[in-house]
Amino acid sequence: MKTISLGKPLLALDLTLHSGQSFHWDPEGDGWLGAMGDTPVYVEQIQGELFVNREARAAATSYLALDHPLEHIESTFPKDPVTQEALSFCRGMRILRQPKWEALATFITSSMKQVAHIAQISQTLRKRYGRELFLEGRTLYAYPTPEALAALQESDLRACALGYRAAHLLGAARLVASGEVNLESIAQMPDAEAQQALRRLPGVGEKVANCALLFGFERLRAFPVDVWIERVLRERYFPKEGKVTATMIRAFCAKAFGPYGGYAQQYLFHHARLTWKKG
DNA sequence: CTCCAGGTTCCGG
DNA sequence: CCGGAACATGGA
Repeated sequence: MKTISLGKPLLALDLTLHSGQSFHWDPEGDGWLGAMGDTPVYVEQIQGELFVNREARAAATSYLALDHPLEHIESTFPKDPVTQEALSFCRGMRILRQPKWEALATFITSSMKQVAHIAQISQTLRKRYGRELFLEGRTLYAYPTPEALAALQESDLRACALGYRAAHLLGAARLVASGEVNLESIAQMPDAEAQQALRRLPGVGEKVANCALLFGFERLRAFPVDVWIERVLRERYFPKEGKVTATMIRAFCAKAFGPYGGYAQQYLFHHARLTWKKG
């Protein structure tokens, strides 16, 4: 594989590609093979130096968010022991800049699913309905467009093991494909307004909307609260006794984690998911 | 076998 | 605003 160097950015590549943001990266040689939007990419990191196939330079710089001032971002995290523990575990992890529809759609399919199964759904959808991409004899697949999915029947998607999520994904695809919901317009809105606009789509509640905003719309303050984050918050940030409501959690997260709350959230999520011990 | 997973939606208090 | 139930599927 012929590659070019992208220098030595602060980046934990392997961690970043397997932190539950994207779900389609396959091991290949010393690196990874996958699609960044419509660009087929091989990416590897050797002793801190980042390499990609030549045609992927621009796509990789954007997708890996090498323009995020990561050292500064990590310095804005709160100094409490829980966040700092997650930081030392995940240092160098970046929030990927994924295509808007891809981020939104993959998280519509994520509800009540383990990461491994979200990956399986993503791969099936890509192979059956995504555009073929070629890289040195390998075939990769882009995430299917809203138009491609909008043309299907719910039964087609159920056949991809989406279960009840099939109707959600199909409904969302049709609203986006028809132009009734315009993701580029949403990208121009302030955070709160953008969240409300996304929640007009079926299968998009507060959590999925925040995932889409964080991973696809460059809203680095968006703070998705899933079962893992809620577990950490309840165990480590709130007193054991007493009720903790969703409203309280929302208010706390908006205040406590700063302008890059979404980054802190992703570090907390990944750390919790990989180190949590029962009991 | 049971339990749970990067939730959303709908319905009564 | 809050809690509960239904919703599919597969890995642990």
